[in-house]
Amino acid sequence: MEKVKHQWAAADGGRRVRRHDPERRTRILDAALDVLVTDGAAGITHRKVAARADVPLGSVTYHFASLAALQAQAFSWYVEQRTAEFEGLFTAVRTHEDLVEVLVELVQGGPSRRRSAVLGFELHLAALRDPALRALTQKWTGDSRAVLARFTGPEVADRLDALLEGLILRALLTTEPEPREATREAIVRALTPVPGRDT
Amino acid sequence: MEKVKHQWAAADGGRRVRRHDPERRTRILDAALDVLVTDGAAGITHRKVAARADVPLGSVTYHFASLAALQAQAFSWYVEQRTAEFEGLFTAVRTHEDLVEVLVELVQGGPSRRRSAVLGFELHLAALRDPALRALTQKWTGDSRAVLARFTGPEVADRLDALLEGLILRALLTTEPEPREATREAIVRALTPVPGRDT
Amino acid sequence: MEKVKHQWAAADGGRRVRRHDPERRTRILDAALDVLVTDGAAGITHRKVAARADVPLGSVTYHFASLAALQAQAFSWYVEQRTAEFEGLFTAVRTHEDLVEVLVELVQGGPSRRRSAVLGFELHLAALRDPALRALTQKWTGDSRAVLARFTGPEVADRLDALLEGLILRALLTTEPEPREATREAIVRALTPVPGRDT
Amino acid sequence: MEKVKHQWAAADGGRRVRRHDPERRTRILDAALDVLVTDGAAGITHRKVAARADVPLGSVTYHFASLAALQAQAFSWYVEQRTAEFEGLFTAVRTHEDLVEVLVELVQGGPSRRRSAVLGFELHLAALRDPALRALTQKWTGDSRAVLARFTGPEVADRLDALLEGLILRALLTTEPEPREATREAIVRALTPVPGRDT
DNA sequence: AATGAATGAGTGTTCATTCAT
DNA sequence: TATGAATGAACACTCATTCAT
Repeated sequence: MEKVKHQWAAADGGRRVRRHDPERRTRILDAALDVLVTDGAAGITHRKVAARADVPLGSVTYHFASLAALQAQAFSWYVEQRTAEFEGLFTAVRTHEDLVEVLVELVQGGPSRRRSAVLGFELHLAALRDPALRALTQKWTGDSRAVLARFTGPEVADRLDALLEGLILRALLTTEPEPREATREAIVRALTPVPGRDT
Repeated sequence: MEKVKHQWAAADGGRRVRRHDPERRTRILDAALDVLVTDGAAGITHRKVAARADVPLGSVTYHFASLAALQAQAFSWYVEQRTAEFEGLFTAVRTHEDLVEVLVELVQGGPSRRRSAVLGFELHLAALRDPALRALTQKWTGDSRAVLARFTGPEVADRLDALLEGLILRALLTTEPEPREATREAIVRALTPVPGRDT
Repeated sequence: MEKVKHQWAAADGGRRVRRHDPERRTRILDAALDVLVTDGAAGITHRKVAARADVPLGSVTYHFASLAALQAQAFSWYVEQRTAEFEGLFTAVRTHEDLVEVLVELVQGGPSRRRSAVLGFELHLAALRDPALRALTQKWTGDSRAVLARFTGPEVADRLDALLEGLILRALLTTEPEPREATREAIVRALTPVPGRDT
Repeated sequence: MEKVKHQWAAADGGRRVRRHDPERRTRILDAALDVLVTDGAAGITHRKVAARADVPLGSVTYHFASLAALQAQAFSWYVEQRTAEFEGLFTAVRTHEDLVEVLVELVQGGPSRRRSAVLGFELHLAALRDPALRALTQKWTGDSRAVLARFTGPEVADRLDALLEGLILRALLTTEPEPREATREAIVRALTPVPGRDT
């Protein structure tokens, strides 16, 4: 029954500070995403999130009406961040070769992108059964494809997007990563327009 | 609140009969897959599986040492079936055009393949956190790629497999299905060998 | 089949009131000891303890991390009480005859000491398999012997303590209680120092 | 779900032999005692006993009407063995010094007597709540005291028996065993008759 | 506004016992 | 005679949620 003391308890001589904590909501959302990465949708609980955010249990239920609502807002927050990040990747793209390079890096990103990728698939699967989340994924994939389409046109963007999804899932699951060259080749193929059909 | 009576209870005047039921293990596995489709790996419980299989709760725990073991064996059973089905799709393929047609159908398969696709992604996501399941997915994708490689060579099979995965995931999630022609085009692109590199 | 209503339920027209109940933890510990007396370490369950303490099941699991932890803390609480009681017995001892009288009373204490004796042996047996409990029994017997040693010296205290344990166990199990005189004689024998060896 | 194969299965090409096995009942009883030593009365189950005896689960329920019956018969079997063993200890006793030596050895017996001692206390505690077992313990302690009384007379036997019980319990629980000399001294004290009162 | 004690519903799992074979 | 599949009742434990403070 020993309780973990919160970080500021000691600095305050044991009396609980009720500091205004505008970051708290966001910290809880990030903690929820962390739990989703670690334990999946099956494993998220108020208690784990509270512990991860270093926040009292009541604080989680106070800020979020239900666990489902917390999860939905966490995913929403994730999409917001990832969309911005995704857009950012393409700001420096000038040439076709730049584009390929960015996409290869997106797939091969390694551990640094693992969290992001896992959350993406977690969201996809959750959206399969939750219409509210499906609206989120629809907008997300729409936005992503729009970004790609600026460089490739809509038809190519569609198939490219699907390919990237497949490549990222593979990269996540495999023990022996695919050679960078193979990834590049797959992307180049998808980028090649069909003469007279793709724009 | 009425409990569903078991199938043989009525025929026996209400007294519970224990029937010799050699198919029971398989029926439980199928029920587990049904639950996985409906509620996901996050939502599977012994009780749901038992209800679905029309079997007492104790029967599920008797036949499977743990819920994780049940899930693993259910996924294994699913992969077995799906691998056979996958192989079967290609027995009639003679020409390049046949191959494209089969792959397009695989992606566009519609509701009939929905169950299969959902289970596939559930397995992928579960494998992310369970090494035993990861071994299963490794073998599965390896087998799938080997089948494809008989027609395309290994390099093309690899990228084709990733693309198919992405296309199927997209088909599962979208509300407005992609036109058949776009799917075909994406597949054709992936199939096209790079001159002088792909076999 | 009527469920026992909790004490405050009636006073509230049937709606469950959550009462501030700072004694609850201790009441649960006492209830756990009651159950240990009645059913033994083999028979203790969360449900029995909850019923005995007149608290909901969830309250027991809320306050104690596990049944083993509950049992350990209950035993610890018991030892604390019993040690104090044991010390108290000797405050009025002035003469050797007083000492004998107190010890005889300790053994022959009758039903009033039955609860205490049963718990003592339950603890001893449980400690046989649980190192945490063994630490508790070590300290307990150490303290008891120290109290005795104030009157007898350490060597005599040791054998006296063992004898008392045996006598109490016998008193607990027998249907025909030993005559007071026999108990006294046994104690007197143990108290008699060996010339030139015991202090 | 892998089942452990029984010992004779292999030697028989996989077909189950239904050999007449008159030792089986006894083997089950010994296994039950083993489980009682290891896990206590709280931990005995049909399955553990069956595994320990290397016998199918059904065999245990077939030979014993209930778990309580199995336990009772196991304890009965234990008392039978231990009584014989106890008697045996004294056959070679000629002098007072022999007697003391045998009793000291009984207490200090070490690991070899641990099983026996644990079972004894387990039985005592079980008898506290089960009248059928209490009959058994009554007879057992009666017999033990009668054996002792042949050397000491009844009064001394009584207090000696209690002391031995206490010493054995102590020896079981302590981490640092009592010096042999202290044990001897305690026993000698109990043996010393009170002039003019003990026979 | 914020918290954590509280609790009922539900989870995975174990198991004594029954009984068809 | 012997077995192991079968099952209902119980278990320890978790947790979303509520709400007094």
